[in-house]
Amino acid sequence: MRRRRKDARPTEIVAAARAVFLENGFASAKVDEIARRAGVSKGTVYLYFPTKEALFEETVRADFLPLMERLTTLVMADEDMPAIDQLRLVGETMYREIAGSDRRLITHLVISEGPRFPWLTEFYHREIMSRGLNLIRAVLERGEARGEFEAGGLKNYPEILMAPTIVGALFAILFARHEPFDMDAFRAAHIEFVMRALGVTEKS
Amino acid sequence: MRRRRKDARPTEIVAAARAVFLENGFASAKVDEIARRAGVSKGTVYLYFPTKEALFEETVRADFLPLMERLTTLVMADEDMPAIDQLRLVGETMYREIAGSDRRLITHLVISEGPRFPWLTEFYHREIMSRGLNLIRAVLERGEARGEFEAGGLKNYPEILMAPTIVGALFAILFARHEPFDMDAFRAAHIEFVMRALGVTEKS
Amino acid sequence: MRRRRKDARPTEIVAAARAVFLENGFASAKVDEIARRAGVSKGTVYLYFPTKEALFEETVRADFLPLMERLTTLVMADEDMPAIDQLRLVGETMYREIAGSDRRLITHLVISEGPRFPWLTEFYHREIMSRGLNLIRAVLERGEARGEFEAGGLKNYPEILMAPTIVGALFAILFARHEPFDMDAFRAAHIEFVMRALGVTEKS
Amino acid sequence: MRRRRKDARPTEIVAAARAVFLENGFASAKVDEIARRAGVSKGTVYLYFPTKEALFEETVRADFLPLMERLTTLVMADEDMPAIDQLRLVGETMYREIAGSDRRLITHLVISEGPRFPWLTEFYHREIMSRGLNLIRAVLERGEARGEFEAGGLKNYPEILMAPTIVGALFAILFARHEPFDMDAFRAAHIEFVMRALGVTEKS
DNA sequence: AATGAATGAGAGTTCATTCAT
DNA sequence: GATGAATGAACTCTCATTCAT
Repeated sequence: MRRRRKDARPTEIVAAARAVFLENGFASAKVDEIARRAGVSKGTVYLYFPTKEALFEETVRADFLPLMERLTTLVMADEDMPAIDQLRLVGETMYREIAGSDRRLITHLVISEGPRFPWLTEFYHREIMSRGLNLIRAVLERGEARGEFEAGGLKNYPEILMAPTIVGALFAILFARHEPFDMDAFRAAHIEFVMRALGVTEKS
Repeated sequence: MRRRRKDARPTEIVAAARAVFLENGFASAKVDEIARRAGVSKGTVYLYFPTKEALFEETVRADFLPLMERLTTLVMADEDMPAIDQLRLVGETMYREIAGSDRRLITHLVISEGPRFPWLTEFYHREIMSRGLNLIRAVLERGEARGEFEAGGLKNYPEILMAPTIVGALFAILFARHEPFDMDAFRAAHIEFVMRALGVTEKS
Repeated sequence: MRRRRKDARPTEIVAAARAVFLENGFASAKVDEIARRAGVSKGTVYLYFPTKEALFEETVRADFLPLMERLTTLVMADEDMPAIDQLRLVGETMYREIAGSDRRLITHLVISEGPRFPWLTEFYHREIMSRGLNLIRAVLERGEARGEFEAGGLKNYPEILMAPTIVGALFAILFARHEPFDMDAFRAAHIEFVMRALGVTEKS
Repeated sequence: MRRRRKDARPTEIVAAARAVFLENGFASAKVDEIARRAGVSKGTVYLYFPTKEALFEETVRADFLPLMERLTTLVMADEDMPAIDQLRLVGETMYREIAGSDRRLITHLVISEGPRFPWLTEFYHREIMSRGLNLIRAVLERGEARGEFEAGGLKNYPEILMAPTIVGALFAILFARHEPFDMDAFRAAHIEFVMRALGVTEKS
């Protein structure tokens, strides 16, 4: 049973760290509090992670990677689906998995701490952002190849399609206190807007 | 001239604080360095501002307000201009004044520190965001009224139009280290995209 | 064989501790590393020794005693040898066994840690130093009795004869990094010097 | 008066640090206690010295340099003095200034901490030891040139002459607790011994 | 007997804030 | 008004020691 704990410890600590980092950012997060929430002593945290920053790195890594797997798998599952539906699926998935869940705090964390942690932006850029953008780009090219729509300059800047999702996530974090933010309505308006730009008539 | 110095002190301190806060964020900014850059002693900073946070508040306030004035004035100057040109003007102004200048760091600062400083988001939301969104909304309504285009759901969420500008600003900060980011090309792609969505044929 | 291991444990731990203490001194020696080098777990160390200090004490004790036995036996073996040759033998033995081997680190350890551990100096003084000094004193008295030389004040302070050996050991530890130290030449100069002081003509 | 304090602070802190380092060695010395003894807060120590090690370095430096100046000046003052008297003067000065005063603790400190601080041995070797040895060597050569005595191999290893002084300093620190140590008698025996080795008849 | 995960007191260092000058 | 020396609470990280397994 001691052994069982040992295996679980890193995961428990990372889970506690995740919560604390998301709430406070790196600098304001206290190792003491992470330990407390993980139900261990401060020393134990350092038994598994050499520094606060290493713990931060693990936390980020543990959170991101599964996310991207899920996203890619989901979208690429059905090869016969029209590109426009894939695009809608990407959008809906991003809203559900990121902007609409507490995982939007990770996006916020990366944006906040990025300038102070080059490895963080490097990692996020390589593992998440590039892959997400490539996914959208692939869908756009497939749509053009199938004659579904004209993507034009968007193929070079898929960021433009993704941008409202990110901004939605940020606004929900920042301004929900001061004005209710209806993520579903926002998502609908975003998708309608994209459809119009691609010259696709909305069905229902 | 002694008097001149004295009157200028708070402004000089705020200017120094601005630079330091933008470079480091709130927590990592050292009062020592602000004082040094302002050419005064640390004690003098506390003579004019009771706490580091109060200084931060003043800094933010001093930076935001002029920005919005300029933006509104500029766009509303020519009442006869077609709405679509006004919209383009808003976009270009935002890219030039925010995303394309070091003022994008302010956006980053607000996003980063917002969760820890409710007054910051409250202020930003009230003074900047609402007014910016209202400005866009007004232009959209004017365009519809003049029969230039159909704005549809965008009128409820002008954020969607603005989002790529914000994301462009953030990407330039976060990822420029790892991959070159061409803000001009990005802006062009963004505007082209909006024009297509509004059913407006691009001229040149 | 299980039993063999068990009996050997304390000895193995002490051997590992010796190396670690000599390399790092008491304060900087980590119990973790001692355990690792002994090939046991940290808990096991505490099974045999109640504290780090107790382990240190055992380590010192185990190292010193055999040393003195050897020295005394060697010198006293030949009762017919001229005192001057015995003296030379003592000197050569001390250089070979202490200053010239890694055992000089023990001398360094005792000097370094002595002030913080009264038992250490007490033990060293009683078991090693007194006996070593008495040995030299006995040889000096024998030499005078046999009319070989005049020892004079040296009989009260045999430390003076021994001092260069100790200093040689220390210099080799401290300054070898910055300037090569030729222990053999140093020993020769030392012995020559002693011979001259005792009025003995060097043979070869 | 505030200003007066400021100028004196580093000196006061170094003086407190000296005492604490000499009593405890580097590792066991607490910055807290140094601050307390200097009558300041812990933060103040760090106002003047960036790290504990830097403070240690300053402490050592402040203690050594004046010492060597004094020694050299003293011995070289009288150019007409016989070399043998200069030698006696060097010896007496070293006993009075080092072995016989609390400054012997510095010697102990250098020996103890040297292995862990290469800069310390490097500094001590360059600034103190080499100069001290060169001083003795110069005196020996002068004595030979004037036909006062034959120095022989000693010229290569003046350490041998100096060794008993160092050992006397160490013994006084280590063993005085267990057996009274008469430094004056020890010095006399040492000097007598050297004189005999150099073939000089002691006067009284 | 042996393990090694866990502890927590205590170390060095930082920095917003105060206040005598 | 202005200074900048001084403070001390708070933080990260270390390691001898304990104890459930």
